Amino acid sequence: MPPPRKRPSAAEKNYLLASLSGPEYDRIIDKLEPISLKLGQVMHETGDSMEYVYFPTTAIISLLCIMENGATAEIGVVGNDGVLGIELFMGGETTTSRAIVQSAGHCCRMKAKDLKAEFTLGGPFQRLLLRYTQALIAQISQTAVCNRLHSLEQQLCRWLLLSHDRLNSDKLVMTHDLISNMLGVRREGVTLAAQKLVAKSLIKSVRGTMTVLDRQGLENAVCECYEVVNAEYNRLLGRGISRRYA
Amino acid sequence: MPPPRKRPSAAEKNYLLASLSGPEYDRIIDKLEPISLKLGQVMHETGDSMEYVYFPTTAIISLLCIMENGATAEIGVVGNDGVLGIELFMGGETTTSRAIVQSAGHCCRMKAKDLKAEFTLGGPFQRLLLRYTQALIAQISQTAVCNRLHSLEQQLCRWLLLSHDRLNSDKLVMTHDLISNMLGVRREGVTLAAQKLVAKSLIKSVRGTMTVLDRQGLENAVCECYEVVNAEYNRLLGRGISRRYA
DNA sequence: TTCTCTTTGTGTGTTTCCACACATATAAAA
DNA sequence: TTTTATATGTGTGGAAACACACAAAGAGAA
Repeated sequence: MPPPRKRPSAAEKNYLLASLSGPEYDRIIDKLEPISLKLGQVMHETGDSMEYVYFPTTAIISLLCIMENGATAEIGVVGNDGVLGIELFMGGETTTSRAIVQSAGHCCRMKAKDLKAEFTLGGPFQRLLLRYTQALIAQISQTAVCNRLHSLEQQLCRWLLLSHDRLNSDKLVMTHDLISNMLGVRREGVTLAAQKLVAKSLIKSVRGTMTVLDRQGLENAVCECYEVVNAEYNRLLGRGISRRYA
Repeated sequence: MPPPRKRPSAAEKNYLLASLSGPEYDRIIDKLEPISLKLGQVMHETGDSMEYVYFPTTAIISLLCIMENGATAEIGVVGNDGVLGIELFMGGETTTSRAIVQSAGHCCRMKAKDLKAEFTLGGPFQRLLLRYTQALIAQISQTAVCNRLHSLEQQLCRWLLLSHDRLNSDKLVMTHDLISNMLGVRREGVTLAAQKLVAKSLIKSVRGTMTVLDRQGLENAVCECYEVVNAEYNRLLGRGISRRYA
């Protein structure tokens, strides 16, 4: 009787990988390769096709749309809840967005060819990836609505909570300028909104880092968009990303 | 030798159905049922699961997100370029959005069970639906960015062009109030924006209808978002929705 | 015609965010 | 330490869209 296969703990930190089992799990784990990602690293530009898909374990990756004049806005975020590179199994090969590392950390990557081969088998992995894609659609949709209807302060809360959910720390290494690129607003606007949250003792904001002081307070201040997306991830993937579900 | 199968002309008006061929085409066509949709008809509410998927031929369907306070905003639109009900093959069964008929017309519907059976075969139809889903993601993403970065006047242009592309007529039956629900703004805002377009002789706006007078002018006035989405549909589905590609 | 309902037009004042300019503070490098 | 680069704070003025209130103009029904 062979010894039980040791499940590599790194891959387990990604919820999609963690929900695999059986021979499918064995096949996929064999194809994974750990890799570190640096803050600001560009995973792909608009129109690039990728050689790998990435399953973040501790890194966070932002999906951004870039306008002709250089303005940017985030449409979604991928952390240990998901996978970067859905366009590879959706058939389009490329996307209209840029993917950039928002928080340095680790991930597992897998060759595009291997992913497609496994996807084509049509098993649980395919169904998992498709349900994840639907969850991502929900996130992008809610971002669209939130951009239209909610205040910058509310959106900053949402962005902080999204990041907090995908990190082990309360300390987010992130400048106001970077956040402004994600939210598609001016840097000064982020400074003002952050000051309001500081005044309410929800966060601390010092040069280059923002620290979550009162998570419950942030959840009270955020718009409903945050919870809508969490509930949908929970429903589709059996587990929310919010720390409240952890 | 049997007579060649007559291809029903109605189904051909939907680009997805029109791109099918061979035995797959025969199987799918057999499962389709024509149906008329009325303006304002709700196809599904948030969280509803549907019995059918719908391939519009002349109707246009809006996908809306609804907030707790009743505010609404459109995240995407489905016309003869696509299909309503991706959640059925993506595996989630339901979505966080409401689908409502924005322009009365016809479509072909197919039982969810039949669609899933065909999708599970993993053939060209599956690949087509997944590529369509990716195109829809591009549309939703661009809506998110457009909501953040562009003026109401530009967004109204975009909305008019999106509708114009999916209709045979230059006359759009649509009140300012309805458009304001789609764009997630006030009715007065739409009136003001429409007046600016009227002043430029791009459209005519009279009680309950807006008429496109100068399509090229609208294309000059619209933000880049319109073309980005068109190009992506063209790339993924072999054909843009814009009348310019027709 | 007259009445009623819906749709559109308009005005006032407020809020939010933008654009630009520049001062200050912190961290790291020389 | 001094210098330099980066990050944040602040002020003024402007533009866009909001909230609310109400007037005017179709369109259809009685």
